[in-house]
Amino acid sequence: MKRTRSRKGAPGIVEVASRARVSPATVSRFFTNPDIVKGATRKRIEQAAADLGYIRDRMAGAMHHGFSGTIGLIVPTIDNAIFAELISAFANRLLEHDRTMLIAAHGYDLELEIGIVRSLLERRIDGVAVIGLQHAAAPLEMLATRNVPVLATWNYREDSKISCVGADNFQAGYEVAQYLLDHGHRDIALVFPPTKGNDRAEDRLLGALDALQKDLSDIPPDRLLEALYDIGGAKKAVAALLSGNRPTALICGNDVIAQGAVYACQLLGLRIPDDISIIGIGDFRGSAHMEPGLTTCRLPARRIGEQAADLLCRGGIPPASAKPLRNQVPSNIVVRNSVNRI
Amino acid sequence: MKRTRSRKGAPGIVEVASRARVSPATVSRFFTNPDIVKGATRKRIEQAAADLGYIRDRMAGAMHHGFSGTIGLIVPTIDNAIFAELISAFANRLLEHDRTMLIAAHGYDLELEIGIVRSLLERRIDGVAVIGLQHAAAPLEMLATRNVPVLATWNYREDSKISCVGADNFQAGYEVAQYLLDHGHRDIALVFPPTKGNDRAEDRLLGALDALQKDLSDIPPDRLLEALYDIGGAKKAVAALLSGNRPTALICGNDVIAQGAVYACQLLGLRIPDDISIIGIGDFRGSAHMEPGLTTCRLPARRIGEQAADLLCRGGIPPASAKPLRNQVPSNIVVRNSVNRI
DNA sequence: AGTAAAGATGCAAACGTTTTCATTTTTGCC
DNA sequence: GGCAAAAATGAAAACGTTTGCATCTTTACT
Repeated sequence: MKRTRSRKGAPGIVEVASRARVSPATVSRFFTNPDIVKGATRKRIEQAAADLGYIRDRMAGAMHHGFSGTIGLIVPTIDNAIFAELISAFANRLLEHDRTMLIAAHGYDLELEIGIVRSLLERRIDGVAVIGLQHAAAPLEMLATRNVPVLATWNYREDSKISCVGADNFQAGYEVAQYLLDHGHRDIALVFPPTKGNDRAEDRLLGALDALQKDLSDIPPDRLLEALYDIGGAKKAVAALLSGNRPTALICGNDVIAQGAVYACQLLGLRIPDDISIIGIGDFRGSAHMEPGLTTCRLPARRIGEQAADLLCRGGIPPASAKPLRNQVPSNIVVRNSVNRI
Repeated sequence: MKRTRSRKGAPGIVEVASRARVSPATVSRFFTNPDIVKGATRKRIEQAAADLGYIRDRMAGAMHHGFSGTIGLIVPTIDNAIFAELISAFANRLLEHDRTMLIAAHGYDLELEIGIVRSLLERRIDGVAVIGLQHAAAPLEMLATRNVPVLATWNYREDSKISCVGADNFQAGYEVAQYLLDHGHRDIALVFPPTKGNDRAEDRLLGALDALQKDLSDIPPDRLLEALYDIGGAKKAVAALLSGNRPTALICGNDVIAQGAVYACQLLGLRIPDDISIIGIGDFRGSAHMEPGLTTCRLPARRIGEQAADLLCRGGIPPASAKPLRNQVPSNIVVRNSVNRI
C-alpha cells in the first residue's frame, strides 16, 4: 500500500535554513514571530523561502503547542439557505484570522454529532462552533475533556449551559406573533419544522404561542402544522391547510418554510397579503427579493458567524467548567409586503 | 503567550499501550489495520482505548506518511444555492471515506485562490477540489509541485487541462436555447452573470449563442443582459429589460438568476409562461417547487460532488504531468411550467 | 573603554505517531 | 514432538517543526 505520490518535492525548514545560512530555529522564529529576528537575517530567510517555494507545515508545528489553526463547524445541514450565510461569514472571518474551517453536517440527527466531533478531534481542532443549544452529552464531554472550546451559535438563552452567540429565538417567535396580532389577525396558523432536537424551532414556536395565548384562546390543533425543513414539504403542507377553511395569517418557523407557503398560495391562486398574510423568521438570502417581499424577523446570521469566529480565534471562550459566555445579537422585524392589516 | 488551556487531559497511544500491556507499535497497528493484531490483544487494546477515551492524533500520523485525511474544497461562494448541493454531497461523501473537508470561498476572485491554496497546503491537504476549469497558474503550480491531486468540478470539457468531473456547460447552454427554439420562440433574451473568470457561465452562454445563431440572425445587444450572481440583482436587471419591448422568452445563466427573473415578472404582473417563458440552468434546490415550477437544465450536483469525493479519496487522479482524467455527467432538460409553446 | 543588560541566534529535546527491521510466538505438517 | 514458515509483537528511528536553555552579539550606560 505504498503511495508513490509523496510530498517529496517540498523543501522544509532546514533547507530554507541552510540556504539562508542560519539555523532552523531562526527560520522557525521568522515565521512565527518575524520581529525577533534581525533585519538582515530576516531578508535572507525571506529570500531563501521564496526561492525554494517553502510552505510551512502547520501539522508539524501543531505537534508542539497543540494548536492546529483549524476550527470546526458542525451544522445540521449545508444544503439549505438557513445556515448558508452563517457558514459563509464564519468561514471568511476565520480566513482573516489565518485559520481554516473544518465543516460537517449531521442532517438534524444529533446522534451523528458524536462521530463528527470525534473526527474533528482526531484532526486536533482548536475549537468548534455548533448550531443551537441542544446537543447530546457525549460529544460535549469529549470536547470538554480535551479542553476544546465549544461555542453554540444561532440561538441565545440567558440560561444556556454552554457559551453561545445568537439571537433569542423565543423572542423572535414572540415578535412575529405579536406583529400579526398588532395587525389585527386573530385566526393564525403556525407552520413549523419538527422541534425535536431543534431548540431554535422549539423556542420560536414557544415564543409565538406565548404571544398568541395572551390575546387568543388556545390554538386549535389544526392550526399548528408540522412541515419538513424544505420548500417542497412546506408547500405541500400549507397547500393542504389552505384548501380548507383558511386562517388570515401564517407564522412560518423559518423563511424557507415561508417561501414554501408563498408558493403554495400562488399555486392555489391566493393573493398575498390580500387573501392571506405570511410572516417568516430568519430573513434568509432571497427573502427580500421574492414576490411579494417577505415580512420576517431578521436574525443577523452574518454577525453571528463573525462573532463566533472572532470568539473562537481569540480564545475568549471560558472552559466548560466556568460560567458560559453569552452574547445576544438583536433580532428585528423587517416589514415587507407579505402581511396585511385587517 | 503561554496558553493555559492545553491538550493535557488526552491520553496518547503509549498510555493505551501500557494499559493494554502491549507496545505502542501494536496499538498503532490496531488502529490502522486491526486485522493484523491477534484477537486477544485486539480485545485488550480496544478495552484500554475505550477506558481511557483515547482519540487518535491524525496529525502525528500525518507526519510520517504525509497524508492528513483532509481534503480541500475551494468554491466561489458558499452563501448561495448554486453550490450548496455540491458542497453538501461532497462533504457527506468525504465523511463516509473517513476524511474531513476543509472549505474556503474566494468570492469569484481567482486571485484569492492562491492564498487559499497556500493555507490549505500548510494544513497538508491530501487533495483539493475546485469549481470550474479556469484558474490562475500559480495555485495550480503550487499544488502540482507538491503532488497534491487537483480536481475541477462542475464543468466538463473534453480538452480540459486538469482532471475534471462535471457536466458539459456548453451543451447545457445549447440545450436550453434549443428547447426554446423548439417551442417556437424567436425573440429570446439572455441573462447571464459576468463571464470573466467563470468558465461555467461562459460555456453556457457560448452554447446558448451557438444554438440561437443557427436559427436566428445575430442576437441584438439589448437581448444580452449581465446580471450579478444573486436574486436581487437579477430581478432588477430583468425588470428593467421587461419594461421595454419584451422578448417572448428568457434564458437565464443559472437558476438563481431565473428565480430573480421570475420575481421580476411577478413584480410587473407578467404571467409565466403565458406572457413570457423562462428557462434556467442548474436545477437548484427550490427550482422544482417555485411557482411556476422552473423549467431548467439539470446539472446533477449531488452526483458530481460524490464522484469528486470518491475520486479524491481513492487517489484516482493522475498527476499533473499525465493526461487528465475527465468524467462527464449528463445534464438534461427538466420540463416544468415556465416555458410555453408559441 | 568597559561592563551589564538586552537582543539574536544556535543546539537539542521534545510533540505523538508510523514503520522498518528484528525478534518472538504461533501454526502447519510430517 | 520437532522444524520451517508464517504471524504477531517489540524497539527505535523517523516525520518537520517549536522552544527552553545556552551562547554569542550588540546596545546602552557610566
